Amino acid sequence: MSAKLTKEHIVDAADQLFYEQGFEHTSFSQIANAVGISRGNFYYHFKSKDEILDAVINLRLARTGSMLEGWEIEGATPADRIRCFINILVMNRAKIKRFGCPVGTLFAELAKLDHPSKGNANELFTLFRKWLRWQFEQLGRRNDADALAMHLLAASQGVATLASAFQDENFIRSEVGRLTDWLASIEGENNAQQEVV
Amino acid sequence: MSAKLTKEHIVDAADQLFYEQGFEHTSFSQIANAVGISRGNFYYHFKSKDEILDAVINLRLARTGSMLEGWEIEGATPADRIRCFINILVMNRAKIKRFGCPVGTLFAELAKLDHPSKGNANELFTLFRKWLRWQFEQLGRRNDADALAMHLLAASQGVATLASAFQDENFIRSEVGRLTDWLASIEGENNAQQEVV
DNA sequence: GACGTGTTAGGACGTCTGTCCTATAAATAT
DNA sequence: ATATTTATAGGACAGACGTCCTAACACGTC
Repeated sequence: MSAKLTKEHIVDAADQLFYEQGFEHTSFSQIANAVGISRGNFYYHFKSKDEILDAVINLRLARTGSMLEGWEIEGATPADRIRCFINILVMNRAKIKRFGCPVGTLFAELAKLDHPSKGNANELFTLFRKWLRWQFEQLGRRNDADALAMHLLAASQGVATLASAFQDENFIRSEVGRLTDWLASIEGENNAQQEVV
Repeated sequence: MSAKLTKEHIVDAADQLFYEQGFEHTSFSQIANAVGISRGNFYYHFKSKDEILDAVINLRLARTGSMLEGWEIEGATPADRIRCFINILVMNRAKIKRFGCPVGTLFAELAKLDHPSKGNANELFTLFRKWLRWQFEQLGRRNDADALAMHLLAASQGVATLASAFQDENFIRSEVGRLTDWLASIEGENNAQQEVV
């Protein structure tokens, strides 16, 4: 098999296992097993486990990036685009219930390990933060766009954590409802303000 | 030294290390080092690492319980007591920034490990949830007390996660401000309603 | 002072981990 | 067809882990 394909398979399998079991708890043998290669073959593709982690984070960054780009096309208004973000909680509710948010849980683990790639993992949060900030700015909230972005990010993190803790998908639905209302109220405020001006 | 004291020291040290480094990443040697006993002595007090984990969870449950009882005395009104809960985010902001929320991060780790004690760890969440529900009921929100409790729990989890991710204590302060306003609005609504009735 | 119980230190054991080497197999180029 | 690069398998290696055994120490009681 071509080296590139094998490498992609390894990163794909590691991505999934890191999400489901955590980084540290996932062993080379498990990844090798999932891919269907021998443990010894790893060193040809990655020099260390940390290199795999970096590759996984880069993969997630790339995928997140194109997802955000997709929303940019999909959503007609900034509010629509932000709703895309809110709705991933519902879309991924089954996995979130089982394994939590992939961004939040990975960062939390690396933070406890004080792992060198902690900063890279944080870029995932930053990606969302900047994108959301941009949407809120376009919505006309230039002064507090970043605060709103952070607030929404925090809300989604909290929802994911508790949905996982209490194994409760309905909680995701009701909190997504709350967030949607919250967004609508911001949208309304802003339109009203624009009418005045 | 008496067995009881040593046992308490072990659980205390493990409690701290589990919080700072995570359960799996903390080794017997590290705990032994922190307590100042030999690694071999462990087996006399605990038969396994999982037994230490259970002891740590029970310790946290007991401490949380008495903290909640304290708030019951400290806070004159239900809203005051809920404010006590909200304010722990500010009180513990330095540690939260570094290690996240002790309840949320422990649960997240055990969930990924699919550890038998996952349920016990969840009891910590349940303790807060029931207490908050009771406060909201006393505040007059009998119909949606549990939903409000869950919402507040989720909010605090989200704040802790992002404060840790972005190393931002100010974010804790501003979100605590939001939550306090939110609580005040609930309080106001309810008083208004009572006046009508 | 001897005894027996409670407590501790030190180390052995098997297992698993990530890392790394080497010989072989497959694929490509000449 | 042969030579060269690319990719893989299998296993060796040292270190760390949780577990568990055993000998020795501390201490209150007879």
